[in-house]
Amino acid sequence: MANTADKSPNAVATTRADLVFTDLRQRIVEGLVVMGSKISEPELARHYDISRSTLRDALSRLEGCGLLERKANVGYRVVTLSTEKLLEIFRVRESLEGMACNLAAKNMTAEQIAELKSLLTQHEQNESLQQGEAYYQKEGDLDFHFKIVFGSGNGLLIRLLCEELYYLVRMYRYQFGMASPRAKKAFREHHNIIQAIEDKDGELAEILMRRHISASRLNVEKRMNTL
Amino acid sequence: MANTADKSPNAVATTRADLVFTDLRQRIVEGLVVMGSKISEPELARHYDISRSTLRDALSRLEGCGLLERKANVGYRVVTLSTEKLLEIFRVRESLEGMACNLAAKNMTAEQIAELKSLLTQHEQNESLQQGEAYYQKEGDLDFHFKIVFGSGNGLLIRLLCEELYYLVRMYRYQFGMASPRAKKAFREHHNIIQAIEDKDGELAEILMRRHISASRLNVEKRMNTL
DNA sequence: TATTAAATAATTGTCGACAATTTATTATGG
DNA sequence: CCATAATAAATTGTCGACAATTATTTAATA
Repeated sequence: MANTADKSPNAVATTRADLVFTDLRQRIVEGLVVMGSKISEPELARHYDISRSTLRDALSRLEGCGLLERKANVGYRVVTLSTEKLLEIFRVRESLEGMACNLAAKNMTAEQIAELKSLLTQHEQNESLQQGEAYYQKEGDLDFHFKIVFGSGNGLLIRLLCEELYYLVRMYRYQFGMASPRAKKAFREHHNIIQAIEDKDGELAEILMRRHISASRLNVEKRMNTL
Repeated sequence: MANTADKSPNAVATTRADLVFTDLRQRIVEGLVVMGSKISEPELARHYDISRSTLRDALSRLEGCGLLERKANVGYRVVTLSTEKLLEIFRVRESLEGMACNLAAKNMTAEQIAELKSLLTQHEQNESLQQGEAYYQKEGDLDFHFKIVFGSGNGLLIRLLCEELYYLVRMYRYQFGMASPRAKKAFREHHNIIQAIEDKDGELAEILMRRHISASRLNVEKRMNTL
């Protein structure tokens, strides 16, 4: 229950590079490895007490996740987040999760839907006091989206969203602090999405999800313009 | 004009691993490295006359593109394409390229649109004789989609589609032979999409692109059911 | 002093070797 | 003969060292 996102089969890391990959990913997401900073391979290798080869294995995988960037003969840097990039992510999520929702309406089992419902009400109660911020910070929101993407049954969608984009999203929330005034609204929107899925109305579910994400994007755009 | 897809800045490969990465990618796409086959690191390293470390660097990047799969302590395999996976790709393209089209309608310059138009009429004339198949095989179709995605101006979209998915799409076309009866229709659909983009009607452009891709998917689904 | 050039230091790219694990082969027993 | 266990071979994971490139510092010149 701790971390919402382990790759299904790969939950247990078997190799040293796996360990470092997972640990470093978390540290980047949380900002312990400062964003935009250069990765010193010798230093990091010492820190983990592994060889550079092993470290590089982990680093190249992090690059695949979009958390690191690499330039030949220069090295790796932690990705630099910007408002522009955040907006790009929103657009991609809008289209991808919209599709996921559409497919979820067709493919989710009754059990899965029930799980989703219980997850939402559980979140609603546990955190109705600690307004808003906690919901986003503690990643309850992403749990919800995660389950829907999974429910789509589309392996490629799952890979793109759950194994790549969502880590970037977490990174933003940790470091930019997504304290949004949308918490209450978000709950209601989640409810409506579930309803559409339950009704097997894929088209509506897609529209609702797109609006749901689009609203977050507009929120950021608005805040950006006032700065 | 040879290859439609080099990463903009990285056109020239500077390092040995880059070279191997690019070459191996092409060989996998074309099926010269048989799909589903296991990668023998010692053998491939000998083939390219490089060390395993350098090869592994290339392999891990190929994994990031979704062309290779890796299992700890077992090694890399070329991805195995299936009709199911192809349908998954279509769904993702439908949503992603739909969004790209929407954004392209907002962001493409007059010049870019003119280029797109000339590309299409050029393709139309050059290959109107060599019916259908050539258009898909020679990747004229992907060129068109490529330019639109680029026109969206969304870096993430560009990365996901042009640097990952499109290589898988090419792989399918090379190895499954996408001889479709849709060539004529496809041209008309492309024209309509351009028109919508020119009219700055993002919403319509998105719908048209989604239908365009969806039609290809339905085509595959139909053929699958008759087998 | 500011700018450029040379020399030095540090980092990445590449290599070959060994250890750990998996796969293939052979041996053993029912 | 088949199934299982032990052994051998091959493959991947990991390591440390050297070469090539980049970054930094020092020296030289205007």
